[in-house]
Amino acid sequence: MDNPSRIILHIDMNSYFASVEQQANPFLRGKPIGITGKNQERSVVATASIEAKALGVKTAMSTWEAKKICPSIMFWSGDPEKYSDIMHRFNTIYESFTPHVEPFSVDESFLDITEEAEDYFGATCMAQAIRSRLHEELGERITASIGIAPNNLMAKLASGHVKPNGLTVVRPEDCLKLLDDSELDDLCGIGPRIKERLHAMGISNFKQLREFPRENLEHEFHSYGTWLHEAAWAGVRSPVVGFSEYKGVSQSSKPTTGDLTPDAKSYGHSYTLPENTSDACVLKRYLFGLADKVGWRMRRDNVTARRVTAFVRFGDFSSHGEQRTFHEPTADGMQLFHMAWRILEPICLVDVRLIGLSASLLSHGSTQPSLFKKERNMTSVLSALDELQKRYGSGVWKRGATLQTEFKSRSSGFHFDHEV
DNA sequence: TCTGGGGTCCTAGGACCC
DNA sequence: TCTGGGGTCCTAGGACCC
Repeated sequence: MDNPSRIILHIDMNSYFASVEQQANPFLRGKPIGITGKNQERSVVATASIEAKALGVKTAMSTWEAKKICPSIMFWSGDPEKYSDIMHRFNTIYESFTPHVEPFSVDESFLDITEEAEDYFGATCMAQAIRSRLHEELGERITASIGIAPNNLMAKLASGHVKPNGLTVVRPEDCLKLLDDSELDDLCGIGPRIKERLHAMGISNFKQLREFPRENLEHEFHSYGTWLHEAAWAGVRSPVVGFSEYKGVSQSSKPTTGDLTPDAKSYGHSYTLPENTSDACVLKRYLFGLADKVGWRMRRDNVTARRVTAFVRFGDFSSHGEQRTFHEPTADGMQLFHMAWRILEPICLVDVRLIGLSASLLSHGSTQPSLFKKERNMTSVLSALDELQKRYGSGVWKRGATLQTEFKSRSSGFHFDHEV
């Protein structure tokens, strides 16, 4: 058996974004609300409040559909930075219980409490203590579902078993039963495509997956087939790891004290336009704004990127994206923009719905000072603006070129310069 | 007048170098 | 004239997660 002594706790905040807003704003409490992107009319529900879920609203449902199902729903544009800040607060709480904290997403963490809890009774007591601390420090609206199991994969499956505010304990001998009571896509790592392919192979539950020859799974899914086989056995036969560990994104080997944010692999932003457009000037303006946001986050984290990926989604929901790698790394929004526009410009940009870019191949440290005075000047201007942004928050400054009025006054053609 | 926005990793083919 | 192998980088595309 896979290290049977491990005890993993998975904590998943319930309706997290919505709960945060309801905690902050008493007017929203007890009401069906949906947290959305910026353009509420063209967005989806990122998180539905517990009240909205009870009325049939589901995550990722379009706002249009949510409104049809639940006419009283109120939409609220989300504030990712706020949610991220609060994530740090609850991870700090977890760290007062164990140093082995592995943040999994903005509202989920794994805790290895093997040493601290000793057994499953101790683990249950610890889970209840953590829940009390969350209530005390973050307010009673923010609740969590907790799963306790011998590995990450089962702990996550367990936490999803009872929502909201559930506590599910799955001892090693109960893991297979938990799997047999679950749907294939309840498991983190099996999405709709894989489920469909498994169905086509005659596999529709974990019992069938367990009994399916491992070699055949590997033939069909390569290394992922090995993982599927091990997952179906819940680590009883051979070691199994959580999907995130399998995918190599585990942070468990890294110290989690101090900086809870794992090293990012990419920084990106995208934006669904208020209405589809074929106007290159409009697209350029949005792209520049997005590039600036990416650049700002990278400079804040002292990283530079060598690769830029630019992408668009068209009105028919087809999309196009390309990436390009550059010799000189950068964290300057202007350069990121130019790289991204070089990628998009040759494409027939007609009826564009969404535009975005992402920067990757990151390295730590800022770029070398430029040999050119103009660029050095620009670097110092950016530093000053970054300082302003740190002090007064995002949106304290904008490039002239990203302002709509600029475009109206420059109808003869689009023009960027280095003034801000 | 349907479908956001932030990420992660894997696979596979081609180019290129030694 | 035949045909290598290993390694790395780049790019596209397809999955998955929240």
